[in-house]
Amino acid sequence: MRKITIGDAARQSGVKVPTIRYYESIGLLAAPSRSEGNQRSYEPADIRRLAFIRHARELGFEVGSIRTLLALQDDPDQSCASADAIAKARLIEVEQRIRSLMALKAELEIMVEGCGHGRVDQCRVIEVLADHGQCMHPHH
Amino acid sequence: MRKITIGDAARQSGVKVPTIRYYESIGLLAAPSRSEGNQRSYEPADIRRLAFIRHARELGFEVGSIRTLLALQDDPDQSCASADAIAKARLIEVEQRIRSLMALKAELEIMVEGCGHGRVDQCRVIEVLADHGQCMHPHH
DNA sequence: CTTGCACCTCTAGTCGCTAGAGCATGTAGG
DNA sequence: CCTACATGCTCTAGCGACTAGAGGTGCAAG
Repeated sequence: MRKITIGDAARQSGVKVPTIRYYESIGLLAAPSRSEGNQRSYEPADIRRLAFIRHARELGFEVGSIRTLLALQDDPDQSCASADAIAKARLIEVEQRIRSLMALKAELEIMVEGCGHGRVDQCRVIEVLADHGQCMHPHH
Repeated sequence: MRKITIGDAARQSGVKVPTIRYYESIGLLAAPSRSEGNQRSYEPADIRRLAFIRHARELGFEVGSIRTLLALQDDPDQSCASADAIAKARLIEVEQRIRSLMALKAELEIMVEGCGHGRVDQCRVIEVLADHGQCMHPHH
């Protein structure tokens, strides 16, 4: 019960084994203590930290931002203004990405609908790609 | 007028100079003829190909798919079934990505709204990240 | 005691570029 | 013709965030 191996840590946190080692190598996760046979031995706090990282990565935060968020978490007396700023910036990114993907979706739909399933020289997919003037959505 | 330099090709196609050389190196664009002084000299057809590539990249197609699409374009007698399949697959990807980004957006909004602008230990941003159980959107 | 999985380190590869070093070439003005 | 200076050339290395593989060690069950 005492010793959490890297495999258990992976199962409990949802972060893959090589990724855990990678996070250690870039200093996102502190190097844990080692067993007699040089195997990593994690504490419950490490698992929580890994879960935090994983969730943040799933939300699309980059490692630099996560580093800041973790530093804030480690010092709960601090103002959460930075955390708020990071989350807000990410929100704006996500909103922009959604908008651009919607435009893209519309363009792809036109392409797919316009495909007559015949020969390439009548195919709207190729045609739209070849001539951007035919693209009605000025997303780029 | 005859010789299009790589710089002109870049300006006309919207693909950056180093990127053009990169596309040549991976075989996406054929190596053009060279001037006396070993400088690349492009034809209008190359510019069209670069514009095609650029548009496809903007639509998020990966290089492997673009290779297939270009091969199809080069042989207009072929059935456009593959082009259709590639575009459809990309459309499904985009739709999934939009769905997941919408869930993500909702989660980020909760985080940002819940931030009391006080100390970190009351901040919902950090809290939600630390405990995925508090995340109401089962997007992952 | 042996089998076999989990763990270790280290290097290299992925994708689609981008940046930089250190040269050669092409062009416009004086 | 000479000089600047932009643009071109090749080559190597770096980015982010992992992922894969080689080649070796640790450990628990049968």
